Amino acid sequence: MQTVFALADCNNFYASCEKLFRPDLKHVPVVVLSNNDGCVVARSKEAKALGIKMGVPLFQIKDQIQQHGIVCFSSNYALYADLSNRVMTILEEEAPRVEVYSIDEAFMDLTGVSHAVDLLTFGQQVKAKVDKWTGITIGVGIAPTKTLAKLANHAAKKYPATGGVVDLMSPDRQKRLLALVDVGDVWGVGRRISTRLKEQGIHTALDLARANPKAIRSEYSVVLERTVRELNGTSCLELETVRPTKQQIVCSRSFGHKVTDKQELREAVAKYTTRAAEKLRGEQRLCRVVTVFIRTSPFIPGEPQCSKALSAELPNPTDDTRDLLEVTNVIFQQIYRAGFRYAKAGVMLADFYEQGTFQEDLFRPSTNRTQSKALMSVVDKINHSGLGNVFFASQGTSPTWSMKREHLSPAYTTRWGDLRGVL
DNA sequence: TCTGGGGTCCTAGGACCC
DNA sequence: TCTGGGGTCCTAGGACCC
Repeated sequence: MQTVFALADCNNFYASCEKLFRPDLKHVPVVVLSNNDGCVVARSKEAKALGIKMGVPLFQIKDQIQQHGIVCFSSNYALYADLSNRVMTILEEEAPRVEVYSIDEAFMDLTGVSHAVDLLTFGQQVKAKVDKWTGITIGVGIAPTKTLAKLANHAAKKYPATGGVVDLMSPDRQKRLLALVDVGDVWGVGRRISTRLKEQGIHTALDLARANPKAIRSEYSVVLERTVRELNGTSCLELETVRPTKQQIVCSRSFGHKVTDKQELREAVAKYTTRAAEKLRGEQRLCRVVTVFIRTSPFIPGEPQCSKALSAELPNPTDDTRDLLEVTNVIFQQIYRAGFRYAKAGVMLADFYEQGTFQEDLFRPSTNRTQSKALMSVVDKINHSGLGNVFFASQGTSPTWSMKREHLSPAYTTRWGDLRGVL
């Protein structure tokens, strides 16, 4: 049977989330900023129309913000995650198999659906339901491969006449669309590869579809070869409904201001270690390899640069925050150099194990702390409850290095948000 | 003054083994 | 002085994604 994929993708997701709770901003240009209010990561359609580019640093558009009354929001991931869950739940009700691909998009398996209902109608129904129940607008692209579904979705957004839903099952329509799409807009073709392809005379998605897959494989990679096949309607990428367990956990942040004090930097590393350990327990894994990195900002001309990273292997895998804090502190002491203005630090965890599946080091008997599991689980529970915050002394109590979030919206959908709404 | 964070996959090359 | 071939594992780096 011919496979059928749909890609549902929320329009201007973060900006739409913010607007949902601010009807007064309905027709106002809105942008959402990255952590530290550094650059623009989402734009409402009014902001796009003003020519605000994705990824542009905030300070470069200060004048435009003033002039056009653009409203800025710091990113509020708790809010976006909550609304995302609501959208995904609806998609899961509509299709037998769904792959949540990112916070704002999901692939759906529609194989077999066309026997019951016309695919275009189906897409329109899903779109209407999400709109009605969440207030979020989605675009839907339907095609025989994931790469073509992406392209169909792209068209659904670009051409308003489609009503936000495009059925790209017919090879004829595929060809017509591919001819209109820049090769750089194809899923899996980034800036580097797009430049190389164009030098070779491959400018549109159709040009790429007509390239020789074998030649593409030898000149580029097996990944791009799959893209070529997918553009021709041969499905190479499966729907992945079960989220693969993580291979790596990274916690890193740029600081709100440059950090020169050793103690401050150490506290930041401790904080990221704690966050990483929480994520690790959320994955129900133990980890053995820990990396710490610290670095200055490469963006400041003439700034003395320092970028250090170091990994360490634990004798036995662990998920205990205290074990990890001990290691990251030792690493930090080794890589720290005085006399620099640090801009960013991070902690990475790798080499994961399931409980009970690893070989303990014979000569270094388990250092497992008593009651480790119970303690960590209580800490996580308190911190997730929204009722309070328990933390480790090494994190410090008054972080001066923490994120800049000057335009944060209230937590509309979580418990304190509800309360704040009442007050 | 001010430039995000968190991931994945693939490949090449070196170390090491038999 | 001559000096193979094949395999695995690991790591670093490059490219991509949202």
